[in-house]
Amino acid sequence: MEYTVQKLGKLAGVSTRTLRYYDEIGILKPARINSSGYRIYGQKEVDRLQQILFYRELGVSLDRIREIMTAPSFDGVKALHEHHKKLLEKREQIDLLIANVEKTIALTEGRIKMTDKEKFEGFKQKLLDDNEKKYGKEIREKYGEYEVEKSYNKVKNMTQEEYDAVTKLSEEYLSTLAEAFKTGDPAGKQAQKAADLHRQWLTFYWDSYSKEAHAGIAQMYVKDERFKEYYDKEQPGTAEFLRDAILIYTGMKK
Amino acid sequence: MEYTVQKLGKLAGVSTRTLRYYDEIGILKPARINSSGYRIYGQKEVDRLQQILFYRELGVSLDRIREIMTAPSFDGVKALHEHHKKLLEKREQIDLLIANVEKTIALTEGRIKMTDKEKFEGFKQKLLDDNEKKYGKEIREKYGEYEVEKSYNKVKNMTQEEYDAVTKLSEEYLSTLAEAFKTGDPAGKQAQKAADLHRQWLTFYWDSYSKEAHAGIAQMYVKDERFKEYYDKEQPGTAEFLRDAILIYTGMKK
DNA sequence: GTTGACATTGACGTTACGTAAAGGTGTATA
DNA sequence: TATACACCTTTACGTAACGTCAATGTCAAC
Repeated sequence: MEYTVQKLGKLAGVSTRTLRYYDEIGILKPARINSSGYRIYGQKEVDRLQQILFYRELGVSLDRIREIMTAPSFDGVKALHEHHKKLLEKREQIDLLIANVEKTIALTEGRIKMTDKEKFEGFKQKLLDDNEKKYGKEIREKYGEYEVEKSYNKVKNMTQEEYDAVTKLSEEYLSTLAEAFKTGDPAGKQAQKAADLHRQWLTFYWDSYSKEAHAGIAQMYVKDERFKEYYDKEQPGTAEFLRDAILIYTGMKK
Repeated sequence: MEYTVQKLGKLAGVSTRTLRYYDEIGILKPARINSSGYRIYGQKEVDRLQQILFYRELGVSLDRIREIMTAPSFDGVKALHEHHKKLLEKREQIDLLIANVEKTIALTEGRIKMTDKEKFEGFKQKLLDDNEKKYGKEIREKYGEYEVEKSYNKVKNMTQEEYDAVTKLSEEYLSTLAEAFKTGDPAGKQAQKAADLHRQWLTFYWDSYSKEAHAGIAQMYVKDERFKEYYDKEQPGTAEFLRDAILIYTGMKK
């Protein structure tokens, strides 16, 4: 497929001026110029523009983008993996800002207190790069706490004791599962303990327990995207592992 | 607490130049100037800077920020709620970009195909503001498609027919549920049809069906955050509605 | 009394385009 | 065949939100 400035602009969501500017500074040159002097872009240029836009979205200057992309060592696929990582970081930052604004709202309603420092959490993007680890963990802990608090407010129809019990059980279950996963053996002691804890957790919601339904849930964890994603978030493969453990636990598999 | 330019700058993660500029354009004036001509900021200014940074993060120009914040009708709390909404939208955009980069990586590995249009999904932020609804739905549909596709690749252990059937069933179930929700009556015909479709969907994973387990799942949809979030995304209250419908369907509730 | 980290006000530079202005190209229609 | 209209071109000046000197004053400490 060949594109003129406007067509490519519409496709990518940028102005024709931007494309001309990118040509001018040598960051994205058209594949060829036709007899009337029109810029014509091809497949390679489309892909290159996509790369540029990924960088731009992540706040990289056009100068840096040129440096990066024209370097002989430039590896497009590697760059994509970096984009992926950076985007995940950015999402974390947004999550932080969301938590911040939620907290600030709670502050105006007099429900909580906030230090001045907390009021700017999530804004300092650059710091994230520097002392990433320490700062990262610190905030994740805070955010985690806050999530728990939020969840608590929503499950008012559970009694406090019920809530505490199911929360504790859930935590124990998840940590046991995480450890079991490392052993790699779904028939092992740890994995079977996780399966049992899962059963206990389930029976909090079920009046009657059946092996078939339990095994069905296990299948669902793998086959349904939203479950699988949840379990695989920390350690990919966990959903399958859990399924196997439960299938063994329920006697559906040797 | 009182702050000088540098102290406030460090607190908020902005440069002193930025603070002086904000003073210059009248968007954030210090509480007072001390005898040596130093800018001194107080509590009110801290909060105002936080508001400004929220707007800035969302791409609002400083001119617009001034217009908004100096308007007599300006409501700080309302603004916070808007920030919240916008941040959620931004997160969706980031999610789109993440999906995009994942797809692009898959493309380079030859696992999938991608149209040129798909390559730029998630970049067009501005359009989101203009024709928000139409465009928003369009991409959500696509994103949905992609999720399905992804899921498809992962559920290889299902036969094609099984997969098609369960997908169709799932779609029918969700759309029936959405329509039923609008009627507001969990005992109504539509809602009961949704509950029945849900049962059919479940039995795809379960070998044996029990009313108790079905009712238990329904309870779980409300009590567990990650389920509730999923169902309430489009229309808040859907999780509760579904629970009630299923409880009636299973005869657990009148 | 000098050092060093603060603060101040100009003032010019930079990035990534937006926005005309003045004109050529391609094609459908009156 | 003319003309309307939506494209394209280059040239050039404008702008937003600061960064970056430069020249200078302030304050606490040694």
